Amino acid sequence: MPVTVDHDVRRREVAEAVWRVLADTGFAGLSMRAVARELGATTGLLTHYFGSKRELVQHALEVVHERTAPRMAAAGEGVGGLEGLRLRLRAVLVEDEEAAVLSKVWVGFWDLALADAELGRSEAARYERWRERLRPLVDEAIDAGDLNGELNGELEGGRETIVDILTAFTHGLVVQALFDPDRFPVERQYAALDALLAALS
Amino acid sequence: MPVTVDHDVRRREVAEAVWRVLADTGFAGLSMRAVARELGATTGLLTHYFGSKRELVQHALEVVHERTAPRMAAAGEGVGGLEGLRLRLRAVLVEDEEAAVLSKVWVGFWDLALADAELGRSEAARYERWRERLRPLVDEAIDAGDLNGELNGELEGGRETIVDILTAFTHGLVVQALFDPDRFPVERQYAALDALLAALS
DNA sequence: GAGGCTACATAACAACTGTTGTGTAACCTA
DNA sequence: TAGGTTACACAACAGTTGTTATGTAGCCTC
Repeated sequence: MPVTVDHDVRRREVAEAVWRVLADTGFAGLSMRAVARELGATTGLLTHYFGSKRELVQHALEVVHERTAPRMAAAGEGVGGLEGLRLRLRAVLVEDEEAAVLSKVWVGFWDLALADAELGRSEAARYERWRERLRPLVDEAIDAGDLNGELNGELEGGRETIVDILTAFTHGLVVQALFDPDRFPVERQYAALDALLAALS
Repeated sequence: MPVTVDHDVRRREVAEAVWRVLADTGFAGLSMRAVARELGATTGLLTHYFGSKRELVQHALEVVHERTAPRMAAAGEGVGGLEGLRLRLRAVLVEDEEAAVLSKVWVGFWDLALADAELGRSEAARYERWRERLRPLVDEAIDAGDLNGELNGELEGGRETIVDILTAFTHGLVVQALFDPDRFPVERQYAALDALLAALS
């Protein structure tokens, strides 16, 4: 075997094998040997690039985050206000098979994250970052009069509440769409999002 | 040891031990021996009452369903329309520590349910039953003029879309509340729900 | 082209998994 | 009080887990 192997490329290949295993067995079926088999290799390869299983999984999640981030950023790039909001949230929904795999793995990850304090904190932080990115758009939409910032009589907390509603709704819809894809094709998810945004205006 | 042991009571005790293990290790850490240890017994007891691990887990989930059902039914009992809706949805939110444990386990269960076709179908069915119970209340609220049934210009699908929005929002909020309980105390969850219902009117 | 280093395969490790016996103390029936 | 049955503990099973140690084929450098 050649010394000519790009370390980073290999690590990424491994991460994608991890991803494929997760997609059809969940974390419950994730093992070193399963990943190795999926990769057409042995655990020797895995341990050569990763010190432990935890490290491996961590890297796999990072890789997917890297791969997701551009997709999310691209959605609604340069578009602000209500329309920007709509596009960003659409990007989180289950738009195609790839998005389904991705969301499926994240949802499965919650089992670990809820039992491990450290993972749980980082997941909470991820949520906060998501809300952070939506906040300016909500503000824009309110200022433009496209969203009602005084829901339920609240004057101050109204904007933050809208952010909470939007994120909660979106992820909740993703979960239902994963379990019942026939009932929730993309158009139906979009329709629900549109209806919610309309109601909030 | 006495022959005088109530079979059903023991099975329930076992189920609760399962529950306690799940609450702090998730499905990832659920093993026969962990349950036995939690119970202060050995795996011999477990196998005496359950044929397999799968059967054990299944029973544990049923038990919790039994324990949850009355709680849900009690919430908003006899109350219809918008207020009934509000009460039923509140009952699903993370109202106290017990509810947190309960939701935590269900969310963790999604890892298994998403990887196992049979479990996935039954989870989809559970969602459908939930929507089913909400539908008449939404209808009442619309007829009473407390909810706007023609969101987004939809005349026919409007009611069903409202149900989708409410269930998605509620579960999505539960997930965020589990990861960030400090940010989402009960009052804040209620406030978000109230704001959503207000927006939908 | 000899030595060394890289990239793995292979094998073995102890720990743990679900499951299946086997033993046995205590109760119930007769 | 004898015999049977129930409710487990205990032990052992084969399989799987993550991890570590050892081997070795190939390339790179000198």
